[in-house]
Amino acid sequence: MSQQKKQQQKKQSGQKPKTAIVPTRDENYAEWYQQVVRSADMAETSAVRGCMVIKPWGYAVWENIQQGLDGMFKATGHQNAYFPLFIPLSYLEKEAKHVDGFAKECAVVTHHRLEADGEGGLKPAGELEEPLVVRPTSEMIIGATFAKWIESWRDLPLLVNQWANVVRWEMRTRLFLRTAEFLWQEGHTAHATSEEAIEETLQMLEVYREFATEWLAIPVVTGEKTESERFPGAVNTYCIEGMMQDRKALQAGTSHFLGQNFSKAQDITFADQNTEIQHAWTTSWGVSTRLIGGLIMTHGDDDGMIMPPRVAPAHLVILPVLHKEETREAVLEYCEQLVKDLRAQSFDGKPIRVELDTRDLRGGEKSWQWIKRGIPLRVEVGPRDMENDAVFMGRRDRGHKEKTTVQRTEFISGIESLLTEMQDGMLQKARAHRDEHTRIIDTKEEFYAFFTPEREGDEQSPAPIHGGFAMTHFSGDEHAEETIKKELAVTVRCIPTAGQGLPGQDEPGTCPFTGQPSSTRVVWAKSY
RNA sequence: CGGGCUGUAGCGCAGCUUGGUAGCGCGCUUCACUGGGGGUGAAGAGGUCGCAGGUUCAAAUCCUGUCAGCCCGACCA
Repeated sequence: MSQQKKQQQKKQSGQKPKTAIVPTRDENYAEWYQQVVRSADMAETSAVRGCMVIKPWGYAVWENIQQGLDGMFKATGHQNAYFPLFIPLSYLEKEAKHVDGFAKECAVVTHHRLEADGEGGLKPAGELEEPLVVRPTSEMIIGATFAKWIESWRDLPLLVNQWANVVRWEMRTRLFLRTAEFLWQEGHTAHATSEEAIEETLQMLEVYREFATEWLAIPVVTGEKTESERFPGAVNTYCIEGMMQDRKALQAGTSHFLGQNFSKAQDITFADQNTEIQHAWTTSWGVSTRLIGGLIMTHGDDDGMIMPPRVAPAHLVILPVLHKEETREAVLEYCEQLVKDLRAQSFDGKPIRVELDTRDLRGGEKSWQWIKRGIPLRVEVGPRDMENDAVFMGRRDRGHKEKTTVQRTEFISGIESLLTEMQDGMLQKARAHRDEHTRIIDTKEEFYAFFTPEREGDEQSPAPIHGGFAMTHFSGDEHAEETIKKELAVTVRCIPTAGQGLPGQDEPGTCPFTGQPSSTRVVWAKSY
């Protein structure tokens, strides 16, 4: 088809500009998300139900997340260690609420060997005396280990983290957001006093808030979970909640004050200064590969992924224009020098990450691949630019046609501030979106209207994006919470920490659902 | 785990009702022409129709089972 015909067709079929991702966010958000994951080359489904393959471009994001968080954990005095994948069944039985929470989604290993079944296949043999559970989380096995490590008040606090995979046999899975196996970190600490453990819990919550905001450019609300949303076995669960572009909430990290529940179940005791035996106070906290899903849903647009520079696998790609044989070598040489010069610059205290894409592909196609992957900057260098000692640059946070010529030296020296500007811009944009859809609500009617779509959806055209964060007073009545969950699929995402600048948060008032007095507003939303 | 839908080439799909051993678009390979935003033309490669049974002379097509994916529900830190 000729260019002209194509143009014509576009005009006839209309109005709607061509996007790299079909459908667009407005048309079908859930489908858009899946297409972005695929088009950005971040992950794919595997032969194993509910499990994903994380591809290099997606895994590199995880590595950057790991690196950033790990530094923050170390800076707050934690050390990494590794605990077994398998947990004896009997360990899991020790904390009643904990079992209730996880029993329905555990993978269980019952055999340790395979043997021929006589029909050309294999069957499990060598039944284990005690089944092993593949860890859905490690409180029990780490607790059992802590019990051995801790004897005296001098052994406290004990501050440990592990980077690991966990398995939860989920019935409904979505790449990055909820998979049967996922990667995460889980911090586990033990303290001599309740106060100290609570302080630790809140400190790590703050680490998560800072990381989400400063690194991922995802603005989050911090707060405490209501009882119905609490981690099984915890005394208090705190969380960070982000708002995605479809205005649903994503729980992006949790930090739990476990009281003495787990230390009693696992007998984590120490002799205090008065030689009295006491149970330790423990905490646990974690974030997972779900953060990558959060990145996509916070920043992606109808042309694909947009990577915040601080966690982007690469900051920029250089696309040499290599059409004419005569100039080919000179252009390549010029590009290679540019790569060197850029790598000598730094952003975020580390060398600039540069890709030079010399693949023999047509320019437009190559360019679009990088757009879909969300690389912050695309730089084209051809004979013309070389002559002018300049580069032709496109930013992922601007329209794909909006490109500018920049002098080479200026580009190199300005790269750090440019990336910083983009990182800041992404946070501001996400924050503006969240604030725009955060509403103070004081009546039940208004609340129901807020969370009711204009029309019902079906598979072809889902209900339009609606709702957001509703800030209402709440008396904490569990029955009212349950009813709202049933009728609207809306839950209390958290009771926000004071002083976050959330609208109307800290004035006392009346709960619109029960008429009871309430001291603070809570955040309601639909959630992932 | 319940209800619905879907599995046909790398991706997206048609064919299935009315059985007769596969087709389209994109992508891929090669060549030529092109070339600063998803090219043009020509010639090719690629599929035991998710898997396993059954019915039949004959199954992508009909039946049963099973696995996987999507949506809704239940469930879920």
